[in-house]
Amino acid sequence: MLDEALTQRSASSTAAWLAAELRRAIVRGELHDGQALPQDELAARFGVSKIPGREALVQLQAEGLVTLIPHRGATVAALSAPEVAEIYAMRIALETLALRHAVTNLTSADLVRLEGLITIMEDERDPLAWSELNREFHARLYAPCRMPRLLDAIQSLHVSVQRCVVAYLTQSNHHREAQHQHRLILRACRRRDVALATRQLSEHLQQAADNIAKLLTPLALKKAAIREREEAHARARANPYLRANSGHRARGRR
Amino acid sequence: MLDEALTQRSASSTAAWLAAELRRAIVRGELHDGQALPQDELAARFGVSKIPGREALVQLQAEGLVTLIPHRGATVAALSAPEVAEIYAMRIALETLALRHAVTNLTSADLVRLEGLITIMEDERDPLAWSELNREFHARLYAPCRMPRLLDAIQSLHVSVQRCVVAYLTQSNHHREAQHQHRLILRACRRRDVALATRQLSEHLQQAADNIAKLLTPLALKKAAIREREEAHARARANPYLRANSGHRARGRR
DNA sequence: GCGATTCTAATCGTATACGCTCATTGCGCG
DNA sequence: CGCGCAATGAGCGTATACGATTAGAATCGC
Repeated sequence: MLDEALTQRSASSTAAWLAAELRRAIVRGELHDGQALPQDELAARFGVSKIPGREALVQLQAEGLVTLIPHRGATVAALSAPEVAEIYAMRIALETLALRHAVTNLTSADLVRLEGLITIMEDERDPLAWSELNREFHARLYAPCRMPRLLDAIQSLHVSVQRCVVAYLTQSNHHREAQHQHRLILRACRRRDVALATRQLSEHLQQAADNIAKLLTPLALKKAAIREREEAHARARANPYLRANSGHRARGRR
Repeated sequence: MLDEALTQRSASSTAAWLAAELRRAIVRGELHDGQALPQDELAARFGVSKIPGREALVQLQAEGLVTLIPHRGATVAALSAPEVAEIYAMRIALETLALRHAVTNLTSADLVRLEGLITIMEDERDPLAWSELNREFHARLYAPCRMPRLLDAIQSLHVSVQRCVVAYLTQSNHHREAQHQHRLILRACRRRDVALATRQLSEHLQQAADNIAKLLTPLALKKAAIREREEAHARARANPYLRANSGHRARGRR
């Protein structure tokens, strides 16, 4: 429970560290969509002042993970079905571009490493961990394109939808199919067949997008219902987004 | 000279307003590449405190306009030739995507408006103003795709390279060619020929990229030389990026 | 004379404190 | 009884002040 506080504050600035922590929490689903993120809570939670918290939020807003409305606070950005489709469309456009430039530069060492990643992923059962490995696989696949801004943009998009991927993997195990598609992409890369590799990457991503979209529509409705119910109790609770902070405050009244 | 201070602080937050001002200044070329942006100077210049300045810088960093190194301050992001090429590659990928989705939704009113923009651009001689109109043309062309994140990303990329476009237009008048290409794209859109429209858009952007690249390599060398010379005088001047703030500080020592 | 080291100054990063905006609750009016 | 408006309160945004870190310069030792 204190792991956030104990985490190596390796990032040079507190703001960057906070941003990383919040990013992780959002991706892990610990903060659900639409969740309010009061600055005071953040400050108190992480034992710092508001300023670095504000900067972290600005940074995350740029990544599209939080919505920041002036004078009305920050909320975890909610992803609608069309938005997910949009992000995947952008991912296809950018990742095929990256792959196109990367295929030429992929060394045999890179290929071995990627193969190794697939093997590791084979045994990974935890959706969150698998999704992290998946992100790493894609990142390493594109890295040789030598386009830092492009890689950053791809990374950002990936993080934006990672929550959905995790939620999706949690119930329906897409692992099998994804593993197979990863192998196909890798094989095409090994043969330096750019056209084939990019086509298979497109199909891979498009399929993921379709599956998540199918999941998202009913899920959104369900979440809305939960939200409805929770908001009724919201006022009674002290810390909105923290799990069991020993809610021994504001209990009385009765 | 006080126009920044007089500008309607329409943006709800001071940080957003500052970011907009700085963005404009960078695009206009008033702040050259690699220029240091000390927080205190910013605060004094705009008559505010450091905090909104910091947030503005964080925001601009996210847009790729400034580089922000912890404990070492902010500098205007320098664009190398490969970076420009990279950004244009991303633009082609994303803008063709946007156009593909927009062509279907383009109304006749949109087409009329776009035609009007081209006409206005015909008579515009000022490179900066033309570049703004150019940005608007592209933005309006893609707007009907109904993908807000994609449009934001495109806008951000466009702003990133706008400085180069302005610098390019200033000496070599690319207007003619661009105007022609815009008309071709628009004609294809009118015929709902998605393939043709996207292809011509690609060529349009690729050509711009090539031209800027040709310009940039010698320009970079020249700028480096200027930088070299300026840095020799840098210590004597009080305000690095402000013109004539009566530098009467730290003169002595002799 | 040259290099490593310590000292200093400048600047960044963060904490505390205050003014202001916006949402909500209670009241009065139609 | 429902709707619009004013007062209250919580939370955001910004200014001031201080501690921390880094780059540069003078000094000391070799």
